[in-house]
Amino acid sequence: MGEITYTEVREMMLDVGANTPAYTIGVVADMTGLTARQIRYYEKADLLKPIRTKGNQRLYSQNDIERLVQIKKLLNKGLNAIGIKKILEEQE
DNA sequence: ATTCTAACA
DNA sequence: TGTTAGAA
Repeated sequence: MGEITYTEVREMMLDVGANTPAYTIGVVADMTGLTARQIRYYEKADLLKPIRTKGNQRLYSQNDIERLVQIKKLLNKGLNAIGIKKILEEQE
């Protein structure tokens, strides 16, 4: 009882959780199949809010990646940024 | 080499 | 959405 997993300990010690900012836009583009242009556009549409480094570069977490994949799916179903925003808000 | 913003023959 | 120029 009260057991915590090795993964949880590692996440606490190394700060590598699903919400940890870790990927640059180039990596995210490869992972999601979206273009950097689109990824930046969805941020402006308030669908995503990646943190910025001191050099102003965007850093995305694993959760952000999943969110973007969701967005891509909804886009293929014909929804626009506004409709997607509503759906994403409901899932929070 | 990458990413950022702003802008459009 | 793509692409590009100029800066970081």
